[in-house]
Parts: sequence; C-alpha cells; structure tokens
Amino acid sequence: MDGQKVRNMEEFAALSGISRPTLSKYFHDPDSVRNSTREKIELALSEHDYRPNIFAINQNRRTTNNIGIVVPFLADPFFAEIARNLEQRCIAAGYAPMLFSAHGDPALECEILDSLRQQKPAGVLLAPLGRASDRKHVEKFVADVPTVVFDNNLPDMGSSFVGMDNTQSMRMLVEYLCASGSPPNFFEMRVAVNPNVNRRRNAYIAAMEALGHTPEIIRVDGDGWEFEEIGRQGGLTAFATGRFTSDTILCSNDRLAIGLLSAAFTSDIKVGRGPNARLRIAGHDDHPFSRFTCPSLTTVSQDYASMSDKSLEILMQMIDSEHQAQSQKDFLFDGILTKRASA
Amino acid sequence: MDGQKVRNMEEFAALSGISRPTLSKYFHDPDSVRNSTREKIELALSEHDYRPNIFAINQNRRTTNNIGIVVPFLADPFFAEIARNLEQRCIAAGYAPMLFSAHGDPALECEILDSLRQQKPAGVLLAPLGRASDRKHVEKFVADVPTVVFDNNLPDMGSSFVGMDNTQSMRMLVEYLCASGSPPNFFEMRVAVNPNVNRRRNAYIAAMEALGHTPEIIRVDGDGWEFEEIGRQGGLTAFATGRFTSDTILCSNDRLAIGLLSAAFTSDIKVGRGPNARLRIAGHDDHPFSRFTCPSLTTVSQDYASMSDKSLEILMQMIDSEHQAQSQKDFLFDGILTKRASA
DNA sequence: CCCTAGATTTTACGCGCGTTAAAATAAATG
DNA sequence: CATTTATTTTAACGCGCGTAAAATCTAGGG
Repeated sequence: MDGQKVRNMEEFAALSGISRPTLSKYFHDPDSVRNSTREKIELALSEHDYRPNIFAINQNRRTTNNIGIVVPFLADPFFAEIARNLEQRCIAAGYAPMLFSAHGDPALECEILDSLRQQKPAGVLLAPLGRASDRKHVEKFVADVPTVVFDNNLPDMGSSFVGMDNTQSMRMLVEYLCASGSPPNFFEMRVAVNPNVNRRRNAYIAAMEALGHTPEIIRVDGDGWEFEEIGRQGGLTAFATGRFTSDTILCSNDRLAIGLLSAAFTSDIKVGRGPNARLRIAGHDDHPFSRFTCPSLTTVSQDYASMSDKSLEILMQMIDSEHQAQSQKDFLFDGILTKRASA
Repeated sequence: MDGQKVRNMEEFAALSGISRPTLSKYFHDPDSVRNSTREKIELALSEHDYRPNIFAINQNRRTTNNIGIVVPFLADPFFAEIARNLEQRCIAAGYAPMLFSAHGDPALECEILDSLRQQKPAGVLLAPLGRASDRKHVEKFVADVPTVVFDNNLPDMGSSFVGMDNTQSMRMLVEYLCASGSPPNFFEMRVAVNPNVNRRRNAYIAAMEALGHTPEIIRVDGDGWEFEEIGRQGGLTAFATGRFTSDTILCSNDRLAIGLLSAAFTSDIKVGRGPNARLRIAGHDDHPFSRFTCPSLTTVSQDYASMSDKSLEILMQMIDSEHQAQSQKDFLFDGILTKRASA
C-alpha cells in the first residue's frame, strides 16, 4: 500500500476501476459482488488502503454496525468480566461493541441510553442499575431499540432477559450448607440494589423452610457500590455484637462475602471447613477474585460464556427479525455450586 | 415537549423561528448567539425535543466531541478504576468518552487504534499493552491523533506521558521493609509485560544495594493477564522448594501479591507483622481489593485522581494548541506508602 | 452462436448538517 | 435620530456515501 490518501469512494472508484455503487455494495457485504470484481477491489485495497468514512455511512443507513453494552458499574470485576465476554462475542459476530458504564448513577444511565439511541446501534445489551433505574426511561428505550436485558431484570418491560436462576442457585447453596454443617444465616445489605437481591433472599427463606429450619437474616447498612467495605463494616459490628445465630453465613453476593471474610480475619475468627475453623462463609456469583481469597470462597458460579452466547444469540434474532414478534422470553441459567475452602 | 418527531434542523428552524445557520452555531456553542435568541431556541427545544443528527455533525467537523480511552485489560480492576476516573472527568469537561479494552491482545489494540482514528476523536488517553504492543502502529497513531499515554510508557514515541515514579515508590517500599524487618526478596513474573516491570526490578536492586543488602529476585513462569493465578502457582512451588531467602517478599504488583497471599494461606504460612507471623508480603499499586485481602496488603498507592486530572489537563492543552509544539513531557507522580497488615 | 438471468455501470438524487458570503436586521453608540 | 457594530437571515455549496432506475455488460445454458 502506498501513502497517498484516498479521499473518498469516488476517488477509490477511479483508482480501482470499479464503479462507486458496486464498491458501496462490496463494503456492505463483500460476498454480494462477483468474484472477479471482488478480487479487483481487494487488489486495489491492498495498494491504496482506503476505508469508507464511517460517519457518512452511518448517516445514510437506518442502523449501524454497533452493539451497545451497558453495565451498571464497570469497576466491579464481575461486570468487567461479563463485558469482556460480550465484547469479544460481538467482535466475533462482526459487530463493533460500544461499552458504557453507568458508574452507579441513574442519571448517567439515562444519558447513556439517550446518546446510544441517536447512535442508531444494531442492538443493545443492557444490564440495568436495578432499583435505581429510571423505569420509564428504560422502557421507552427498550421499545425503540432492539435490546436484550441481562443479569438483572426489570420485569414487565417487554424485553427478553438473560440471567441466572437465583431461586435454583440459592436453594442449591442452602441445601449444600445444611447437609455439610449448620443451617446458614443470610447476610445482605439493607437496601436492595436490584430485584436479584430480593429473589435471593426469598429463595433462601423458602429453601430453609423447606428443610425445616428457621431463616435468619442479618441486614447491614450502607449504600452505593462499595460492597466489600459495607460487608466488612457490617461484619465487624455483627461479630462484636453477636448478631449471627449460626456458624455458617450465606452472603447475598461474593463482594459482600469478601468484606465479611476480611472482618472475620480482623476479628481473629478462623474461617473454613477444617476442624479448628469457627465459621463458614459462602457467597454467590463466583467473582473473579473469589478463588484467591483466604480461604478461597465457596460460591455459585455463573456460566459467563453460555450466558453471553445466549444474550447475543437472542439479540441477533431480534435484529434479524426487525422487531417482529419479539416473543419476549426469559432465559434463566442454573448456577454451578463451586465448593472451595470457606464452606 | 410533545411527541412529534422533528426530522432535521431545517424543520426545527421552522418551528423555532430561528434560521438554520444560527441554530448550527447554537448547537456548537450556546454562548455564541445573542441571549434573546438563545432563549427562543431553548424554549422551542423544551417543547419539541430535537437533537441534531450526530453523524451528520461529525461528518462535517474535522474533529468530534469524543475522547478515546484505551486500556490494555479492563477486567483488571486496576484499569477499571482508572477508566472510571478518566471517564467521569471527560464527561465533566464536556466530552463524550469512548472506552476500549485491548483484552491483552496486541492485534486488538491495533484494531482499536485504527477504528479510533476514523472516529476523529478530539483526543485519546492511551495505556498501551506494553511489551506486546505494536510499537510502529502506536507510533503512527500518536503522530496523527492528540494522545496522552498513561500508566505505562513506550519511550521515544513523541507523546506526553503520565504515570507514577516507579523508582521512587520501590525505593520507598524497600526502605520501609528493611527498616521494619528483614530485607525483602523480589517476586515477579519471568516475562516482563511492560517497561514498568523492569523499572521496578531495577529500582529494587538499586535500593537494596544502596542499603548494603544483596538483592534476591524470584521469577515465576506464566504468561497472560491472570496474575493472581500465576502468583499463586509460583508461590506454591517457591514455598515447596524453599526458594525464598527472606521472610519478607516484595511483589512486583498487587495482583501477584494477592496470588502469593493465597499460596501462603494454602501452605499454612501465616502472613503479617504480628509476632507469630512467619512471612511479610508487600505489593505495589493499591489494587482496589488490596485492603480486603487477609491480611490486608501493604502496598504503594497511586493517586488515581491526580493522575487522571493531569492526563486530561495535558490532553486538553494538546487539543487546544492543535499539535502545536507538544513539548512532549513526562509527568511522574510519587506513590504513597500504604501500610496495612501484611508487612 | 444466440439468449437470458444476473451483475455492473451510469446517472442522479437524497441524507442532515457545516460553512460561507452577501443582504437584512437588530442593538448599541453618540 | 443617524450611524456604527453585532447578529441574524437568505441562498447556496459541499461533505461522503446510500440508493434507485435505466442502460450496458457478463457468464453460462441451449
């Protein structure tokens, strides 16, 4: 390729000896032109390295090649990991992912959706903030743009959802903990950041009662996304005031559990399933760091890969069928019990 | 505002009674029109909610309102946190951040830069992969687009750099560790992922020698970005084979230290500065999770806020002065010794 | 060799906004 | 009130590409 800059498709048409409309077809779908002309184009392409102007393209197409990925808090490694999975799958599917984080701020979430809308994305993968989300705003967006909601559903919104079956996973955890030791207390934040949290609590209660045990819930104060710190502070006071009624604590999520582990360590309470351990702790989500805590954290894994695949699969269906009978469905994945050293 | 969709600026001009060129000026800079007309426009805006088509705008402007943020691995909470800082500051400065992660893949890094270039961003904040980066590719990009490199410099590239002073921080750590106990071994990965790693090792050596101690470096195998796992595996074998010559281990970064902590726990080696602890471990970077490890990790903090501010400040200067005498400078920040329980 | 379906070229218009120059108007000045 | 100065309007072109219609060409089948 040479250094001469090709200004536009017109110029490249002259250089390659192919007409502009044909080039336009080619760039939209290389397989839509005859083999011989494709070869000519690609030859010229290798000599002049021209790329069509993306803004001019997008101005004239009804929809772009972008897929928006919106998560509530990207600095949470859990979402970072999901985002990574989704991004790579988008790329593999020939789309250009655009990643956004609401940073825990509902107003920012709205702004992101607004700016995303005018970007005319082919589709959007949205993990909403949850309780804090502006429902109406999200609803409007979902109605206009092909969207798959994931991780955390806002019910009755008319969109498909991909997430995990919290009821199944919590029951599984409770049953395991009961079978291997004392029935667990449930450790959570007082303010439920999203519907998943409520589902998990309810599933805990149901599972405990089904086994003939009395549920016991410890709620800690704190707002925001600093779950570890909240779990740590809550744990410290809970230990100090003897609020736990069991030697087994099931946490609403791994980040809280990580904080609780820290509190236990500070309080000199040995955690694990060994004979001289005084406490068992379990979490939920298989946070990327859970395998490196001391002791490593027993938890429920989400199958990132399958869930990402499913999300994109559904989104692509929506894109292809152009809003046609979206058949709005929920896809719930089973969690995988991941036994480690903490319980 | 009503539901009627305003198709374009022409239509909105008719509705608002303001001519299109004036509207164009207004949307570019609301303060560039007379107060009375601005009020008229904003009144009409509140009634019809029209937003200019972003693609048409960007096609005709030489540069957009976007600032690209590129990090090597977003699933690393360290970069997630930096990205969060940078994003919020971009927004505050009136820009629209676009976040990209190379996911540890040099080819992807190149693609990101290529697609970023045709996005005509106002500027780019780039943390390169490091050793794996395609230097020439990055160099070309930096020459074309106003760019501030951060976290991890590729020297002699003609761009400004904002990062921390690894020499200062390692010396500080070494001095602290020596003053409070035995001189440390240095624990790192065999393959240096980026120049920072080399600087840290050299700084360790220099600081040790300055204090009259013999440097001792333990290198562990492993490639990729799973630092915790690498640290853990390397730690396990090092403990098993007795490769450490000191009871104090200084790790090249926090993630490695987190893995080493996990290995120590598994190996039943108590870590900390208490009387019955057998090992001290320190890290570098103040990873978001370092305060929740068991024991909490002694490390060097980077001042995310100041570094983000500085990066954007320099970038804005470059944008304003339009490539004019970039005065390419490096801005190194001192680390802050953060003493916790592990050393 | 002719024929025909399918591919390509020609021609021309449209997308929504940036931008400019000249003309018209409004505000500020004395 | 006349004049200067700052804004706005009018009119028109350009940006780079999508796309449609008609004309022309190509390849494969008979």
